[in-house]
Amino acid sequence: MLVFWESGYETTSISDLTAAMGVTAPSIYAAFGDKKRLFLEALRRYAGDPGDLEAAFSRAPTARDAVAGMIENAARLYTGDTTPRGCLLASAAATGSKDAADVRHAAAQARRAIRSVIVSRIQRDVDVGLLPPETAPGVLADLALAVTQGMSVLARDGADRDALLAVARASMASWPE
Amino acid sequence: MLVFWESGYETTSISDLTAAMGVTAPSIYAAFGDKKRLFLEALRRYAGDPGDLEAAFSRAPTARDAVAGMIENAARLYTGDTTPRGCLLASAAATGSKDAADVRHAAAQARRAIRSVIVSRIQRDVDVGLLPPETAPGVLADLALAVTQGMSVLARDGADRDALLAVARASMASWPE
DNA sequence: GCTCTTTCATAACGGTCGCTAGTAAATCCG
DNA sequence: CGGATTTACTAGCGACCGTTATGAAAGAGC
Repeated sequence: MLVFWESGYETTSISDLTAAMGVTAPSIYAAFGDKKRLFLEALRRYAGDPGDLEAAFSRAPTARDAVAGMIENAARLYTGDTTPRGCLLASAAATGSKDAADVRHAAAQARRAIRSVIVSRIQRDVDVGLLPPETAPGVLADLALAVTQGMSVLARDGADRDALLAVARASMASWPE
Repeated sequence: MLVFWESGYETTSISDLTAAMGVTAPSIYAAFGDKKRLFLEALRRYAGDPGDLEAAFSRAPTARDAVAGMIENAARLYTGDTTPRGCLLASAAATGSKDAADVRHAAAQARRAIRSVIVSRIQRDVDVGLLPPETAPGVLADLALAVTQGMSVLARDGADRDALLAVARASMASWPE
């Protein structure tokens, strides 16, 4: 997972993986089938249980708190000492050849799942009157996702944790009170 | 440029390029040297003249107008009918092998150049009193950059032009009046 | 103790990668 | 018109890609 995170899906070779895992190629193929399934496994491990995100969003007092927490967590995740910079979901399958279209599709689906959790949580606050009725949940969710994925680029370009946290907080100023 | 835009730097092969350009490999090598220099040329063509951006920023009545215009232009660029989805600068060298580190560096430098134009323009408005003195130009610039690069992911995931423009406008709500 | 299954590595497969030597046609210049 | 230069091709280079057939070593069950 760390190697894919650092170097991307297609641009990571099997020998990169064998070197990092300390096993030889046949062991990888016996355990995971092929490179694609190994990556999808790494992607699942990176994204975590979707239910956990939903639970965290449900637990938060407001949609605003939930989204702010998610973006700040991302800021910290992208600047960890023991992990590569940026976001695996944002960078590992950003582009690629036709062969890897299904892998990009899987990453896109993971992002859509996150978006859908955000939208639902915002809608809940709108329904309850915590957010004004003219609020557009889809736009706020898209904005949150764009900031999150965009911070990955900043992190890869060398922005430090404080810079990312400042961006995270500034981005929340877009929200209605 | 379009092929790199669509498929990324390392994940675009020379034969992809020959097919798109209608010439054979030796012609490419005679004209551009190697794949890396061809990509850097495409990158320069994509990014355009840095002076143009600076001029546009200088021409705008306020920093806020300048940044809003940049982000909305990006939203339109990422959803063009005749070009690939998203941003070449954001996606073509998001990750990659050690061999391509200098290409990623070139993309990062292009982003830093844009950031620096934004920062300067904001600082100008702060100096003149159009923006409050406690404004942090670096944070606003980072946010603008993150939204811009993040919109590339949304565009690749299928978001349409209106959705991106809505994100662009929503992101500007972070700015002080 | 002796099979039997599992675990892992060596070695190699066909294919594609980025790149280039060598050559034939086209174009330019005197 | 004729020699020099450019332009573009065919063919093929070594290296590495993802993947797998084969076989040795190690633990499990009788």
